[in-house]
Amino acid sequence: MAGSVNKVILVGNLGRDPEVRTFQDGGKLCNLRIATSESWKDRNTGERRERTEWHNVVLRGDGLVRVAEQYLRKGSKVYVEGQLQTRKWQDQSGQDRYSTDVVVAGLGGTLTMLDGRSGDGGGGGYGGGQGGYDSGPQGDPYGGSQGGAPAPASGGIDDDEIPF
Amino acid sequence: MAGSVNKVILVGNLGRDPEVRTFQDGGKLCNLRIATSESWKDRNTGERRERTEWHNVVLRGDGLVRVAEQYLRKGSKVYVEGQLQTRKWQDQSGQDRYSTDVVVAGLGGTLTMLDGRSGDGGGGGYGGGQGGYDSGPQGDPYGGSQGGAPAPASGGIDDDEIPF
Amino acid sequence: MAGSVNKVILVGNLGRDPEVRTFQDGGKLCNLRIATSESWKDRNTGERRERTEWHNVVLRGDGLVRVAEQYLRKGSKVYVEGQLQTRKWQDQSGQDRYSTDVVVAGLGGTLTMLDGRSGDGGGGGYGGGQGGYDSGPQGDPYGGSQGGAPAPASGGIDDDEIPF
Amino acid sequence: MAGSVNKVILVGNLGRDPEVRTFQDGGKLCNLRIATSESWKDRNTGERRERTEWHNVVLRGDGLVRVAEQYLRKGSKVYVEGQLQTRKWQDQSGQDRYSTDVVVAGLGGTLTMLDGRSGDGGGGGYGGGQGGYDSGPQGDPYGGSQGGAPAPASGGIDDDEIPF
DNA sequence: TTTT
DNA sequence: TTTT
Repeated sequence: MAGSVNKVILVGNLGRDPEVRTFQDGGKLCNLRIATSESWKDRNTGERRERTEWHNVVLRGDGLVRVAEQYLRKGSKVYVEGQLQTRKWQDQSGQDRYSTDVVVAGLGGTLTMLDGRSGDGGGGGYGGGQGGYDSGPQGDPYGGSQGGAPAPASGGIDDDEIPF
Repeated sequence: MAGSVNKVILVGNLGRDPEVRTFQDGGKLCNLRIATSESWKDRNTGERRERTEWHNVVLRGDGLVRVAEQYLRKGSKVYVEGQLQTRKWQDQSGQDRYSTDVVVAGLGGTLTMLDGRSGDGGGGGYGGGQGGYDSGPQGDPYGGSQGGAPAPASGGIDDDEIPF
Repeated sequence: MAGSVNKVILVGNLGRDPEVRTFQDGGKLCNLRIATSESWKDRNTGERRERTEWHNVVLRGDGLVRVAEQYLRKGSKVYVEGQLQTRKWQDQSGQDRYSTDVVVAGLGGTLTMLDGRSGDGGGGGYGGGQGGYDSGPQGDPYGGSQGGAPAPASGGIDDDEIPF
Repeated sequence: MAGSVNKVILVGNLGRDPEVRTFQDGGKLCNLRIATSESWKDRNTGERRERTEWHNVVLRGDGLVRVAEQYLRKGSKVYVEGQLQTRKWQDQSGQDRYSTDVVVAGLGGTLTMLDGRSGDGGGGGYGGGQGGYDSGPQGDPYGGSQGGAPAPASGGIDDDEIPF
């Protein structure tokens, strides 16, 4: 079906360090565990309550994975934009199981760091290592192909694009 | 945790009619099954491929449920804005299972119809039966309390707010 | 500055046909005029009121422009995702003026058709001519480079990617 | 027109302290000046370039304004969700002028602080004053009216909802 | 398992 | 005018 949109936007903190898996062909994938929380006052008791939601985030594409490996740690706060994908798998007893991930792919997905602390207690800080990584940069914001040499319409991820 | 965001935006079509459940206290909940699809050309074979993702969407709040009951049908195209929530439940064998829903709640969530056909093949068209329902209207878009009598800061869902 | 996000999401209808400009180098740009509306009940008078907002949308990138030229017309309903950009210009009297556009760029921006009618009153319908164009496809949704030949990390816009 | 969406999502920093205006009826409005930036490598020269975009953000609703007054300062990083609105006004010579704002309204709009430093060099820090304010909380995330006493479907902004 |  |  054309004419559809599948988009997730999260701002939250990593519950643990990023986990990277490498495939036989050298491709990489990175799993993030991201917490979002909300709090509200119970209308009956008047107590403040809080609920934390945990999200399985999958980064695909070598550039995104490299950024996560280098800059993200348990506790890091990030903005991610991706899409919902539900995977089917079999448990040990052979039963079908389903898991839903937020997939941030090389193109179209976005990962932006919102602090530089990396959750390690050292370094970082306000003027420090803040960084961001947008896997889908919109290129020269001043124009498309007009102006200057014709752009090779590259896209993809370029070492030089690491923005720190 | 303050400082977090958990947002899902979907545009897709209902795979079946909405399913409404009523609770003992009269509260209602509505389940929607929404499909989003994307297609791409396989880089190796050059063939066009397509993948459809199915989303469990839960509408909470009587106003949202009423709109869904009245206006949505299998095939309806909708815009929904909600948040990710993963539920834990036990299967027949007592094993823990998890399911992830897109929850569209009375406040903060949004449901907008993108066609007026309601999947029935009739009507619709540009000037026709388009409808929408925004559970979180921003009130008078021209102002807050300034101008006119002080707004009672209502919010919530009001019969008169059904926008068709 | 790393760590920032500038994103606009619109669902609305074209108030007139797309307007395409071609540059000396062959590059193209397309202007869309998109209306979004909201209605609410006046808290004082109880009357229903409506407000329409008009948005200047600029499509950059030959692929996006081509899709707009071929498929969009006055009345078409679209989903667009882009970013805010304010331009400075001089009026006839030499005074500085500013205009704010929603810029949908080749990478990162998205244009999806939500009807197939193209404003012409014909066709369309549920199983019919719906179309969409996502300038930032996430490639093979089943994987990155893992599986199959290494992906050339193309990106950009490809004639073959026109998804109709 | 029903069936439309007008949404802006920004993550950026305040270029100056919030500016609050109070109306005769006691209503309040707050202006924020928010910067978003992106950087990219020039395809011709290979140089890294950067572009900053400035956004006029208008907070409406006493709760949102109060939070901005108390917690935001020049330099604060925030997430805002609002809608585009273009205002018409007359300059000194009586000519029509237009300005486009991102309006964050009491319901439907969101303001979330992403740091606690408030740009003042004092206090805050990692474990400190982080805060957030969501003007459109989804209430009890575990349910609607089901469970417990019937919810008064309040909405609006409640002193007790200040989430710090 | 994060964060406040 | 912010931030990196």
